[in-house]
Amino acid sequence: MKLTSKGRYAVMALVDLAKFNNINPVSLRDISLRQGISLDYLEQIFSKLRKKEIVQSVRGTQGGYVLNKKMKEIRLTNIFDAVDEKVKTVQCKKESKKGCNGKLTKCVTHNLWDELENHINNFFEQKTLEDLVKEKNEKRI
Amino acid sequence: MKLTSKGRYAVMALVDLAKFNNINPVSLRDISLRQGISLDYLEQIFSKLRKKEIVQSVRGTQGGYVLNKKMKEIRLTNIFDAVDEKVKTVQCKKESKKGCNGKLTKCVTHNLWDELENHINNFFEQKTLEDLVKEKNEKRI
DNA sequence: TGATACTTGACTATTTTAGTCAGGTTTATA
DNA sequence: TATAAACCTGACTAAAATAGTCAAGTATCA
Repeated sequence: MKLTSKGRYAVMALVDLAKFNNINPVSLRDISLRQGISLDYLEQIFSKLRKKEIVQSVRGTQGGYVLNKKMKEIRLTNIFDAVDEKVKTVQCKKESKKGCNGKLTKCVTHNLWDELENHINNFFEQKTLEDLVKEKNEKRI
Repeated sequence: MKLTSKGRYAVMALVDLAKFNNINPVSLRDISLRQGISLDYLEQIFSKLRKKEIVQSVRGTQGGYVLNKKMKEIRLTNIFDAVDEKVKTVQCKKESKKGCNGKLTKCVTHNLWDELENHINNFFEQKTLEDLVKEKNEKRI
């Protein structure tokens, strides 16, 4: 079980963006250099973040990206959702009427995975971008 | 982020084993049939469970596997650990002295992933095989 | 009008996963 | 003691997912 780097990068990039967001838009090039994430990959990620209205783009010279919401309104859930980072614990949900994979006996542990998903999603739901930026400042100063 | 089927199967198989553990050892063949998991794959999994002393094998005709501990002493942590199902959220832990990937700036979200890991591992630490078997009986009867 | 930066979509190498397969060894029991 | 059931091990592989790269734009500011 692991987090994909798309999800990790998205969070890293947004924390970076939030930190340098004060005056001008932040270019992906800068984020790429600071965070060590490929520019091309960042572009993919920000395209998705823009579609979900988490960030706004500013074109042209001196352009870049700006947060589209207040930091405390951006939850990890929103970020992960935007980049398709999902918590998947079980593969048998689609056939919900028949039970798991058509057999009722397969569901022995079904509730467990549900519980686990909720547990993790709770965590994501509670954390906002603000929490992350704050924490960083506290620790580094 | 998803759970691998090795981890899921290990838990499913152990719940099955716990249920039928009363008198005789349970053969992998039976578990395979009941849970719809390939026999060959089960053998791989049980080999690991045995090495970690979660189960004991009984050879020969009428042989099979037996739990090697009390149900309430088998935690999900133990099971996942045995089959190498790990919660990995971050890739930058090995170079702990230098920070993540050699750059301190990469750690922007490091604490977050640590927290998440702890959150998930807590869940695994609390749940025992007994909880799962109990829950199942309650729901089905 | 040129440089900068966003935008999009197709493509691909690598890695991981989820098994399969082959060839054992051990042991109970008929 | 022969044999079948069951464990045991390691190598192999197909398929899927991931983590990007690459190419060819378009928009906008200075």
